[in-house]
Amino acid sequence: MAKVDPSLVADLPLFAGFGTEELGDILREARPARFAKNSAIFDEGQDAHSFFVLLHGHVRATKTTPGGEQIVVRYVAPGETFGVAMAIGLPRYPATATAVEDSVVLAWPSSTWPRLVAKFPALATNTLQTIGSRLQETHTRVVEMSTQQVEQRVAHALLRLAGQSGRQVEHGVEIDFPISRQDIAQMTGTTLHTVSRILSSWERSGLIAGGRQRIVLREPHKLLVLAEAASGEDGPPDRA
Amino acid sequence: MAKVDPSLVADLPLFAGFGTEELGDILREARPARFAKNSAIFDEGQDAHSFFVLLHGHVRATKTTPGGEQIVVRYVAPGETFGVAMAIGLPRYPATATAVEDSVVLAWPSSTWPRLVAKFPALATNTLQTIGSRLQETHTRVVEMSTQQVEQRVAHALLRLAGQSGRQVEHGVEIDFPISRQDIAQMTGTTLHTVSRILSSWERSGLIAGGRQRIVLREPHKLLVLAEAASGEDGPPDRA
DNA sequence: GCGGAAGTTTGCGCTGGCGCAACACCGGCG
DNA sequence: CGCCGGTGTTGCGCCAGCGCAAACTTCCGC
Repeated sequence: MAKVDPSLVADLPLFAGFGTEELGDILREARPARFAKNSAIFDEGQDAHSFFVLLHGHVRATKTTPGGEQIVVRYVAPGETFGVAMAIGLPRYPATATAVEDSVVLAWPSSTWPRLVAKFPALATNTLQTIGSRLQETHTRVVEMSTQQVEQRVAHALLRLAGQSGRQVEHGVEIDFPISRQDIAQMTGTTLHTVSRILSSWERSGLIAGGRQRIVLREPHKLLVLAEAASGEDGPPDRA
Repeated sequence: MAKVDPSLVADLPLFAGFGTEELGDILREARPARFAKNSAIFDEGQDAHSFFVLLHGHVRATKTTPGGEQIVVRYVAPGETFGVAMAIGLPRYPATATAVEDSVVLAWPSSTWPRLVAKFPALATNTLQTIGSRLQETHTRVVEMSTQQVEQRVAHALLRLAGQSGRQVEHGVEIDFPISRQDIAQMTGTTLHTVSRILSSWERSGLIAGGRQRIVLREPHKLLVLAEAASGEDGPPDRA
């Protein structure tokens, strides 16, 4: 039976406020697992058998519309929890989770959740905070999609990805996992083509650099300006 | 000091699994309050001093963009909780809450939350489920905004409102609180004008009936068909 | 090293729905 | 009872961004 070193996960938000001993109790119930790049960790609609903490790699969560289109719900970075359907009262996963690069997770059978929560109530409050901030982020996304142009939404998306999973490189910040134009389109509610056009234009003006499934932000600050700029900005409107 | 009859709130999701006695303990900390139509219950950015359960009336939650535009986050129906910022770790309200009609709430000072949760852990898990389903709904909204036409989004919005706060009337289901075209526009990420055009057209074809701040769904089923229909539908595409 | 698949770029024409503007309507208040 | 402000309707022109189509590039497996 594989063991997990408590010190590796002690400072994750999920485990805030736990001592080494309690942590050991919790980790004893988990088992580590590896997922190869592009493999599915679970599928939308499937029985929510486990919940996870991502230790290494990156995971993409997607939802599929009745019409068959996919949209990207979020990217999971190391240290984050995902697949907590059971905790929020869902018997089935509401989205599909796919490893976008080779990834390592800790998995707890969902059936352990009630027992763990009963024993460690702080798990519930920690999860509440996590879900709460995800709700906030999702609301922000709704607001953006309601009020901003595609170009601004793409800028925001890149900045958010860089903030969450950016790696400092020679001439800027690189998004630290493979991500296609299509993915960005599915995050921002637009099409592959439009994203490609926008990124090309930014690349021409030196704002970013890219490659196949790679994006480097060269001028994050300028991108931020672009993201905040109202389309027809020519002075602060006097809103009532 | 006003008292609250436990039997009035015993079957709210927030209090699922509580006995009359425990309920009394919790309710002792709350005080009821009335808010007149169009008055603010709290404002975005303000200190999250209290959290609430809506007993009567309807409340609209809105967010304001940096540019000054408003979008409607949700409508709160009787029995639902709102303003739970503190529970999800936010010191300030992330949105503005306005009574859209004369409303009665129960208010707990946010400072009581940690104590209540410590004493009654089920409060945390109940809230987790509530927030979880709100996260789901918000994701659904993102998906809709990403993939559907305005007309379909408006149809969905009306159906959701009817489901949540519909009142059976003579010739259909009426949305049971005052709601303007502008509000619907702010829920669906479009403009007042487009909503007006769509509703007019639906009214002409008998799908709905309306009036100032009133909407009656006459043919919910047809509306549902409209909501689900893909724009260029001419046969089920064979999606991989 | 050679194909083929996946990812990306780019041109072009079209249209959904936005922005503007003017008007009609309703209801409440003085 | 007449005015006035909030609400709703409608016409018109325009353009951001989509859909389609075709070519190109990079990576990977054989």
